Amino acid sequence: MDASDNPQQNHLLAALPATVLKHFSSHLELTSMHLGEVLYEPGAQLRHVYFPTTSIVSLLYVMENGSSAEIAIVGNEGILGISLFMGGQSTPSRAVVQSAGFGYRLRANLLMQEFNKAGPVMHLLLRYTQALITQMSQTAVCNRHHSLNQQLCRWLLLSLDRLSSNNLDMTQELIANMLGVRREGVTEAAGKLQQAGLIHYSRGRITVVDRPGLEAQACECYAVVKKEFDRLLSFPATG
Amino acid sequence: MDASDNPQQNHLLAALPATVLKHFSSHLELTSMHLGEVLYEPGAQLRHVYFPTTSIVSLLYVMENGSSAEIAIVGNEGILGISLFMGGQSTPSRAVVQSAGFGYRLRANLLMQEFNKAGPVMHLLLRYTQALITQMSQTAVCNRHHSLNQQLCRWLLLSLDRLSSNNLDMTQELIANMLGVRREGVTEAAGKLQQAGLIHYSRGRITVVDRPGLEAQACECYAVVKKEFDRLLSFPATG
DNA sequence: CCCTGTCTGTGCGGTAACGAACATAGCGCG
DNA sequence: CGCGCTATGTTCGTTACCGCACAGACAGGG
Repeated sequence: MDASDNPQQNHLLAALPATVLKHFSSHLELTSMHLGEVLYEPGAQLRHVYFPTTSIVSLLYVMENGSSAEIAIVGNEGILGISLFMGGQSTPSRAVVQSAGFGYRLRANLLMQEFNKAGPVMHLLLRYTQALITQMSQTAVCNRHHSLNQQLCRWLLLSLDRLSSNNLDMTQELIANMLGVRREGVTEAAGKLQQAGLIHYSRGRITVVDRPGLEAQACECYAVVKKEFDRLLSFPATG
Repeated sequence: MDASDNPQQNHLLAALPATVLKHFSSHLELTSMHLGEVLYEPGAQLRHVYFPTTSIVSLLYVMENGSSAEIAIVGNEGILGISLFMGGQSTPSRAVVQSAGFGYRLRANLLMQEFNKAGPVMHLLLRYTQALITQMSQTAVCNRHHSLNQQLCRWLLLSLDRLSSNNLDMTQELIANMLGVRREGVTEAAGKLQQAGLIHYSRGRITVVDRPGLEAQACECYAVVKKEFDRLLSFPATG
């Protein structure tokens, strides 16, 4: 786990001023994040924030009837627990590990100490939050107007950007839950993508073969989000 | 315009510390906001923020092909231009006046001066932003899972909460643009609501007759958003 | 090596919303 | 007072996705 024990794998941590990162470093706990693990429940007060490195976490809203929809994806470009510094302490959504891996955990009060200095750390976190807002907005637009095919492409690309490989370990069932659609729909859409030679998958592992091809089939939503992350965080969202 | 010339009609302004409000007061310009007026365009740098009092403004994303979808509604409970203090200066969405009325305009640098003090004003604005995030998230969920009927109810209620009457001046065409659906769909859904005795409408004016009835037909999304606004801002979103 | 569970594929009827075309109806202005 | 514009109503075929049911297929453990 040598290479993976490096906080700078998380782009937000890497973008912190060196002094702050040093100050944090002894408090950053490397944490293994397992598939399906819930980092926080709706309404729950936060004790820690998380900085994913090799994992992906979804912000998911689960409805009364049990069906769900993903609101945003957070990976090595971001942080989980923004409601901490936004002042609400909690959100109505749930944070679920969508792709197993590692991340760093930091006690809430330590982050808040830095945030409250109203310096570069605060501004970085707020810019990240704005990028996240864009992602959420675009999710809303995409849910309204785009086909399952397009959405699947967008989703694959967003997930891929948050890892450092072109493999995703996730079943179609899981993807369906994230997109808030039927599993069969994902099977069909993924089948088309595979036939078109863009991806390859088998039993829970998806490999992207032709990334430009995927981008061509995705709706504009992907590009909008990517561009905004790049603009606001000036490091590429891509691993 | 006597009664309408009172900044405290905007709940966010009203919640400011008295000293700050006093400091702002000579700089708050009462502004008439006309139907369809664009307060800011995607990507445009902000010179002012807006505090609606009797108007409603939609955050709208307009796609390449011209169709659109509303991301959030801002009325007398909020502020337009959060990307200013979030640090991005602009957003990919557009702010369009959805219901004509008044609001106050404040120069960006004046707001930033207060925000940068990292005191109660900043915390208030951030809590508002988190509430707005909830609204956006729930829009995404609603777009995914709920019927046009349910969405129309949610939307009417959200709009109503941001005015001080039970009348809305807007055509079905306009509502369709906001919801990102066909006008005919709105006609049909609104027809059902009228038949059920919940609303009454004619030529661009909608009157809500049975509000509890509307709430009963709305999806859970409305309640989630309302509750979160109340929780985070501790003043009711309702006019 | 088979058995079991998980993952993926497929077919079917049902439905909500779509796109387009067109019909009515109220309002305002000349 | 009627003409024209805007708002609303209605129809029809099409489509994307749903819910359900079930069939194959691959993997790992006993």
